Amino acid sequence: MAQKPNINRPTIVDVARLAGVSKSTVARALSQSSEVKKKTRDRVIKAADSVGYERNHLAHSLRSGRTGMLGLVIPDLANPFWAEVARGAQDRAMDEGVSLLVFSSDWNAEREAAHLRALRQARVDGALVNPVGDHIDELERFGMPVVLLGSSAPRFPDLPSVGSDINQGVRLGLDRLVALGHHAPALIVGSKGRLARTRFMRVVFDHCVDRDVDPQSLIVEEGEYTVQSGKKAMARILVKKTSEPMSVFVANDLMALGALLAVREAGLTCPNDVSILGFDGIQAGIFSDPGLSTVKKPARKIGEKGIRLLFDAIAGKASDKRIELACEMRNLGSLADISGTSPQHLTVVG
Amino acid sequence: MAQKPNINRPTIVDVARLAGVSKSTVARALSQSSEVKKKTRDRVIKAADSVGYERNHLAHSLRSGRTGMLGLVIPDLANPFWAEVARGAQDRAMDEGVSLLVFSSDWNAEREAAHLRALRQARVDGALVNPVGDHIDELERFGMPVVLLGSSAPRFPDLPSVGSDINQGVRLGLDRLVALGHHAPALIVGSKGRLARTRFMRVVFDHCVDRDVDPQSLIVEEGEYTVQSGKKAMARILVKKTSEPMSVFVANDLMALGALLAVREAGLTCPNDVSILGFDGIQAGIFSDPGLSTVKKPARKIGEKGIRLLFDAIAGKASDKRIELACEMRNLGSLADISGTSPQHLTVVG
DNA sequence: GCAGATTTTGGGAACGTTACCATTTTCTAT
DNA sequence: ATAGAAAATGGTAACGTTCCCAAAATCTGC
Repeated sequence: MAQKPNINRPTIVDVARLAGVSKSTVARALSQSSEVKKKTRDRVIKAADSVGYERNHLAHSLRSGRTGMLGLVIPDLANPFWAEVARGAQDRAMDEGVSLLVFSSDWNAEREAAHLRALRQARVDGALVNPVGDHIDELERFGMPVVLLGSSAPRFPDLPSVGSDINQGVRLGLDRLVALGHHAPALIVGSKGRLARTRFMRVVFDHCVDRDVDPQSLIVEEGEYTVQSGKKAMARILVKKTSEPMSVFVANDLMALGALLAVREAGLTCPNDVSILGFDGIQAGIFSDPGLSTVKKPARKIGEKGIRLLFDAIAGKASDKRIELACEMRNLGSLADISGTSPQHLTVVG
Repeated sequence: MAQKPNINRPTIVDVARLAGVSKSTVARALSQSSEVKKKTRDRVIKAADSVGYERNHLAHSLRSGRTGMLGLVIPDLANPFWAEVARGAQDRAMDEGVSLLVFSSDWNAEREAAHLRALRQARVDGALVNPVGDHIDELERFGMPVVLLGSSAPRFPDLPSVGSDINQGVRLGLDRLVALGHHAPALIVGSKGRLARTRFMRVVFDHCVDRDVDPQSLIVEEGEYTVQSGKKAMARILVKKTSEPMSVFVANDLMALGALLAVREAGLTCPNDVSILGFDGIQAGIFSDPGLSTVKKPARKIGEKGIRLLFDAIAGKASDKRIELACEMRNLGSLADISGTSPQHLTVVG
């Protein structure tokens, strides 16, 4: 194919010719903050408008070293929680006049690496990443400003990050469970190798110990953060545990909703037979039957704050900030109050 | 600030020096399909690896006229339906090795225009757009390959498009309603000025006429495609219409779920008092109480096919294709069967 | 009206790549 | 061996912008 770069789009030289000035002057006139005579600037702008000039962002970026593009790498755009985070990032990016390259990694380390490579080659100004695995070096020598998304910050001590306050969120959830009489909930967590899993479990265990509950006594099942896997995990729990009423604390809302389906399919009802507590705060939980009680993470704010931090990192200031935003409890119908009944399910250490 | 383009990232010249060849040769060796001696190619690749060379995509794009980036402009990334479409587009884009710039327009024509401008300046190879308003010219003189997303194709006869088959989908829904004895459902549609609204209404009306139902007799309320607005719209309907049982056909699932909430708040139950039929097929509808019966659009496929069409358009072939993908009925619990009761609610024309 | 300071402008060179053309090297057949 | 073709390589000019430095124009105060 013959050469066909830019099908006749007017360039700065065309504008210069029309306005009767040099291209340098046009460049200056068009980039607001330079010293150009008012009169010439007007002339240039008029000329630019008349030919429909639009700055070639590629050339601009190549020369200036700034692309005005940021990368966003999240596990799954179709997951409402991450979609919400992405939306927050988008909004903030739009305010700043930058564009977002968005990728889904599907919790797959290889894909994540490929996306990061693509971002580096596109020479984005920085990236917002929820890291999948613990290929730490990959990220640390990423070679451009990064801000981490989510709770994986501890693994990357040198990088700024923004996520929800897992510690506070989990406590919020456990306190609620305890208040309703559930002292040793079963857990459905992410699968091994996922950073968020470890964090969630450790915090739950710590808080159990605080309340003299033996973490070892808790039933723990794994899922892939999807509805289907949550459903299966719940089914496995129902096989193991026969004593009712019981409760389950699920590490994300999609799995929690899946668990709800499993309970329903087993001929049981929530919350009478099984109480379910989610973690995320996605909208779908509001409509479920019963409504999903959950610990709501400030998803959109995470995205917004992430972009803000990223801008700081790009500007070179305060590059090691770590932000944890508070979660809120959303109480709907999926938790039963069994505080009145005999505490036969209470597992006490010592 | 001093000049700081590319903080010492190795370029093609560095590789050339190291490999002892000219930069032209490096360029050729690295772009697979050219005539280079096997031996030199290996040497070049080794040199490139050893310095950690990564092609500068900006320079490449500037020179070649291809950016390997596509634009995606949808109304709202936080809306599960559109997130799903975006995910489909992402997957397909990844297969082709291109990146996606993703924007949300919030059904705001000005924002949409701003996003389109950004895409043009970024010199993306093409764009996938769900157009908000009918500022037709804006899109037609967009100046680069575009594929439309959604049902607005009729307004832009010259552009290729991919969406769901509204005609078939609406018929699917209405047939189901009729089968259950609902002959004249109320409607909750998008607000004026939104392209999808007109399309949806016209098709509903046409099918009503086919069945000798007077379209004028239908209650029609407006919403903004959000849960809240759907809830309010349903509340307005409940004030107007007192005869039970009744049914409502809602133009998107989020509003339908909102309607569900309104019914619940009014002290009524779905489907006993009010039957609700949605349109979209988002996951949240599966968990609601009752499950939302809805006409499911093939969201992910729309995104995938959209990218495929866009590639065709970029390659210059078959630029006027219009694709409408079939919808499916998802039957859950939100529709009551009243076909046995007396047809007092049936409005017959003539 | 003029020297000197100050704006304002123009002319390149660069950013890192690819495309073209000329040149060199290698291969093939005599 | 050698002419001629074919393959491989090098040199240089783009792509469209910004940045630097020098040149020109304008503005000061006397």
